[in-house]
Amino acid sequence: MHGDNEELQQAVKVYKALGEPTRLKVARLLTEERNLCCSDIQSKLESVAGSTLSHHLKQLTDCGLLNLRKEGTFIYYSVNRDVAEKYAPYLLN
Amino acid sequence: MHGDNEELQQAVKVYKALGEPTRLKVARLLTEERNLCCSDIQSKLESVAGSTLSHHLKQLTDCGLLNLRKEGTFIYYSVNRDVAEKYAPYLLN
DNA sequence: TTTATATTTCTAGATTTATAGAAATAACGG
DNA sequence: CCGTTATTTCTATAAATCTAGAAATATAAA
Repeated sequence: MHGDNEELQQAVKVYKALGEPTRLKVARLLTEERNLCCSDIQSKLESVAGSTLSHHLKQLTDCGLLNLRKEGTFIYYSVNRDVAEKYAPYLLN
Repeated sequence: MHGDNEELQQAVKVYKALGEPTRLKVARLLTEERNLCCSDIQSKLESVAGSTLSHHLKQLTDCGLLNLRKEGTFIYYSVNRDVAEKYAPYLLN
């Protein structure tokens, strides 16, 4: 089946995204508090460069785990609950 | 909290283990069919060296996702349902 | 004991990933 | 327009990961 394979590929992406400490922390942060922007997140973590965080957020967004909303120069992130529910409801606890 | 941090570390390990196509396939295989041994699994995948599969199985076992049972020279693997349920119930669908 | 089979460990090469500084882009306020 | 702030892209480097062949280990069977 085609759909099954695509789903498997998304699952791999989601789990790969979550299989890194900083990204998992970011995902957890965003389940507790919605609509944080990049610099909010950065200030809640210890010593992560903005460019590094940007890459992590891109990975979390590309796999569908995070939604973003642009507002001026800010980008607010929040967890896509459907995707989290499907692959890793652990995040929502 | 100490326990929370350990749990987070296990979560990272589990997701890292699942964030690779071959390992995710192995995990899915083992939810459908319990008690497959290394060579059974190898024959159900296309072209994976035994040594490679061994490393993948080690990762899946180390994070707690797989249980193993030795029987002679064979090692039978099965999914640890508690761990799967906690972090990635998607596997059990 | 010898042989065969199942699996792991060792080793090494190729690829991917994480990281951050610097430069670039985008949008706001004065 | 200019300066400031938020974020991304570019670039490079160091570290981790995937892969598989070869050798080693373990168990069973002849």
